[in-house]
Amino acid sequence: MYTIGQVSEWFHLPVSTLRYYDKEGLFPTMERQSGIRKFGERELEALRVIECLKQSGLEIKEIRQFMQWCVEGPSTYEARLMLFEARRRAVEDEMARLQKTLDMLRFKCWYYGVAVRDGNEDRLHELLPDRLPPEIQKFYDNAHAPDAAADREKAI
Amino acid sequence: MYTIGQVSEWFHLPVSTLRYYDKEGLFPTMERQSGIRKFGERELEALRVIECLKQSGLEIKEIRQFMQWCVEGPSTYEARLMLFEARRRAVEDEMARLQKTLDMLRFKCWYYGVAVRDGNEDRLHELLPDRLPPEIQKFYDNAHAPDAAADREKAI
DNA sequence: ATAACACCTAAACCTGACTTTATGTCAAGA
DNA sequence: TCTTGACATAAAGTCAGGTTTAGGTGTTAT
Repeated sequence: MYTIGQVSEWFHLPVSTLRYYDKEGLFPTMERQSGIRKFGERELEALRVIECLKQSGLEIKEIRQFMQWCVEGPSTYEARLMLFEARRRAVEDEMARLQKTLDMLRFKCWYYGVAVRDGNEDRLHELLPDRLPPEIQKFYDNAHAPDAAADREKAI
Repeated sequence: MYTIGQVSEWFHLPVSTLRYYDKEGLFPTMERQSGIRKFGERELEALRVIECLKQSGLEIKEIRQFMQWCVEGPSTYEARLMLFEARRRAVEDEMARLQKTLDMLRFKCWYYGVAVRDGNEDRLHELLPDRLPPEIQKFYDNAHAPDAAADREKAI
């Protein structure tokens, strides 16, 4: 059993944040000894899951819902599974979007690399948008392609 | 030259957001015809870059700085290059973090898949933390590994 | 000519996720 | 004893990134 200060150090989270999470109901079964929070293994794993769910784009109140399901027992396994599957899809989508972002950034790095060497953008403007070096063209194309969300919208 | 309404539709951005971006100085050279904004190719490319820089984690005021550099001309090529290179590194780091998140989510999906089938977590608790199926073990290990930031911190 | 739109501004408002402040309790060391 | 440090609470404050509201202009369709 650990104090809030120890947990704060291990997880690199301010004490105030841990108290805030507690107030928001993210540790529904945490114990206290004469008013003082006692973090156990359950709470440490909760923190790992909180980090993961936050990174996956979930809001605090939705994480509270998940923690509540954990308290309610086996009847909520299916809801929890569906939550994690939805999050997995969300993160996969997000990574695809980031890949597109990365292609734009790589294109811009190449572009300004040339601009710095040339001292102007004249040659670059002659190359755009479809006389680019092949290894750069694909960054440009991917970065300027309409995104998947727009495609889905049209498909409906 | 396009109106704010057209651009709003093409980019799936509320008109209010486009006006907000303008107020924040993200279109420093946008023209007006009797008070009405005229979006040209320059502004459309700006919007693509804004989307990219936002996704890469930049704040609005830093994007304004970039747009200002674009107005200032060739003397800022190097600054712009350095900005894009820093963003590329940031997005690469973010993708690594998301990969870890994804491994946690895959582990949890597997975990609750088993829990749903078994109706309990008994068998799962016997398998944890190191008697997991090999293809799952690697998700668990990666998801529970200390992150790169913590590693760097220790290395200093 | 009047209603419906699309545009405009300034300023107030909203949300989520913290953080800070003010105040207090309690145990250990000088 | 007294002060230092870690813990506690409630309530107010902060910040980014918009969104909404209130009030106005200008052009087009009926």
